[in-house]
Amino acid sequence: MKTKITIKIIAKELGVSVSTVSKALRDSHEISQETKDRIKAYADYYNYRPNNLALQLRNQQTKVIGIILPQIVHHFFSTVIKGIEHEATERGYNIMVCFSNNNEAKEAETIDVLTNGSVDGLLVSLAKETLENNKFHHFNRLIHNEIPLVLFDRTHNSIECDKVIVDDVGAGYKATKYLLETGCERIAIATTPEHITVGLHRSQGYKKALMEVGKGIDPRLMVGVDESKDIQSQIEKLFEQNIDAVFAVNEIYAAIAIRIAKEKGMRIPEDISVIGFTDGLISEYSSPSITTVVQYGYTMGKQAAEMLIARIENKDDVIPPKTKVISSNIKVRESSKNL
Amino acid sequence: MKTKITIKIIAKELGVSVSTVSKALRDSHEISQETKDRIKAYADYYNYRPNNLALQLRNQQTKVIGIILPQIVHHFFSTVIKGIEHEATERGYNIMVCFSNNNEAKEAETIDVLTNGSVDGLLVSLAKETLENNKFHHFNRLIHNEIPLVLFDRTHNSIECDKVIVDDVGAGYKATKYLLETGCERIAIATTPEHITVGLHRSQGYKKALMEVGKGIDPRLMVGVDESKDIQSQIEKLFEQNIDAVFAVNEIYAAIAIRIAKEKGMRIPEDISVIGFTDGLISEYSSPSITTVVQYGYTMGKQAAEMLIARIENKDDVIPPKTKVISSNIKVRESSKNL
DNA sequence: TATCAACACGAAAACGTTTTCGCAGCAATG
DNA sequence: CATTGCTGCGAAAACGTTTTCGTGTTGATA
Repeated sequence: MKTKITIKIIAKELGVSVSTVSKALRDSHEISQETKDRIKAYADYYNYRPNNLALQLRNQQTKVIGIILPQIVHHFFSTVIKGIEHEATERGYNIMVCFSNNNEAKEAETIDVLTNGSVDGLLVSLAKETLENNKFHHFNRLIHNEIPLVLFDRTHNSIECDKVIVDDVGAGYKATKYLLETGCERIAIATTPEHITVGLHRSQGYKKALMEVGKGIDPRLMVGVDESKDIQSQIEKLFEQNIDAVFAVNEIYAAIAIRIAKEKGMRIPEDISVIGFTDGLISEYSSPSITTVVQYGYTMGKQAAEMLIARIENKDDVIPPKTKVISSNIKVRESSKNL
Repeated sequence: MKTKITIKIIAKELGVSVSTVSKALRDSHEISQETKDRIKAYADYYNYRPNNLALQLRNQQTKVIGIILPQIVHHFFSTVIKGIEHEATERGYNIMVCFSNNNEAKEAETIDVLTNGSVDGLLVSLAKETLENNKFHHFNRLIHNEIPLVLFDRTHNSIECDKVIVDDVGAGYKATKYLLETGCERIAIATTPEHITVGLHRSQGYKKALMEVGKGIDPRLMVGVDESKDIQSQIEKLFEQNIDAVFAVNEIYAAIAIRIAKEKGMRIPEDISVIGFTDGLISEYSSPSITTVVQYGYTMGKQAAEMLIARIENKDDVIPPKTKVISSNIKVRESSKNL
């Protein structure tokens, strides 16, 4: 790398002091117009740009937001990043993206590295392992050190900080209710094991909707998919019951349900309705296209960034942690009946 | 934010000099065991961590790789990021992700900001606008300043730097050849306008395969989809011809082709074969699942990162720019006949 | 002519590190 | 006793900025 031009170099070349150059470039009144012109011309000619590191060290701020995600190859997180980036750029921040790979140790280490001066604040969606182990040591230290932190999507109550979450119970409720209203009677659900909060909450919404109309909960209509085993055969079990709808807590389970229905010669949506989750591309482009609960990843990212930047820029104020809830809506497509 | 503990503070508290503390923490032989123990104990107790900014300024390196993408909500780029991140983490680097939104001005500005000390090198996939306008000023300045740069996926010949690309011509050829070998006679192609290089190259491969078996190129079997208009109706035109296969240069065009075929009552793959591009989720989970040319986004990211880090860590060596070509393979699924 | 403000600039500290060099104290050697 | 060498530590520079404070020169005013 060629040595970049610095204030020092300009000063030496022009026979003035470093401070004069700095002031001239910032158009200080302390410097005569003549000197300013001379310095600016020189700086322009050599395309001078102040060194970020030096500024960051001096100002004790980086204008960088750290993001820690469980994974990225996931349409939802991509949209979240997009939302964060948009807000961040608008407010003059850059983003630094890291992945925990759902691994608690890597999550902790990443936090450690980033918070030693590399970022002004952190946006985190918790690693699966962290949630399973219920260990939040690394986050509590963050909070103790008063480093701005906003949790989104995968959060946990015992961490006291700002949060942005989707109303998963409400979303599960909406989805189930929609199926009921379009005439479905025996609604199965393909969900996750209980320690995955999102799946748990969506199931709770499902149960709530069923109870409300006086239907009982039939455990044979529920499966908590263990992704370490074959997914299709687990969901297939639901079809042994006499069902006319499947509520899948994510897009992939929905696509698999459709495949199974087709294989069994069932017509969609006449014989069976399928509703999925997230606004990924699968739902939109598969045929039949899949009715889904759309998740506003972009909105979530944008709001999380907004909250974080507010914290960063008002560090002295003591404001109790807030939680923002993003609600979701049903996007009706071909895999379900219309109202 | 609580004031973090620094070497200075430790020095003052323990009544030694700053240099002694620094040396003690790095286990220098110049410091007596006794003093070292005292300092280390104190540092441990207060959980001392060196400040990254200070280190970066001093060492004139950030251990950060900048990535500039045209967009992110795209399965392929997600996998590329994943690949980059993996290699980077392994080599002790962090990644800073930015988006050009396919906008030349934003691309240029981002480059400007990042290269003023924020990153050690840059990984870029060119913005659409930059390619259309053929303006590479900002990149030439980068090269002139000898800032490590690797271009991937969307590149251009007139920028002289390391590159990682996929063999699009070869991929288009393979796909077409595969269709021919499974007995297809009249193969249509849904591609992009010519200024999108990837589409252009894949079309070239398509033509090459057809020529090789003595078939002519029928322009009625080709459409360069203009995404600003309705996509489906453009692809539908192909079906006015008597075709028995569609080669789509991306996953979405493939999904749309399947939808059209279904609407027309054609059986897949008996009446018509469809082959797509990229290894996104749509192809895998739609039914029928779509045969695709899989693109190794992860590999591409990993190799690009590898090349960049090599440049960063051997700045003095003058090595001529290299181009790595990632080849792709056909992943046969349900939308095409078997060999 | 002495005083004072205004003007134009420079010196130095600060941000948090690492590293080179110098030096004091002490023991060993001749 | 004088020299040498070693041990253990501190001062200071360096990375590139910004900002506070000080200072010399000029011109105007009393």
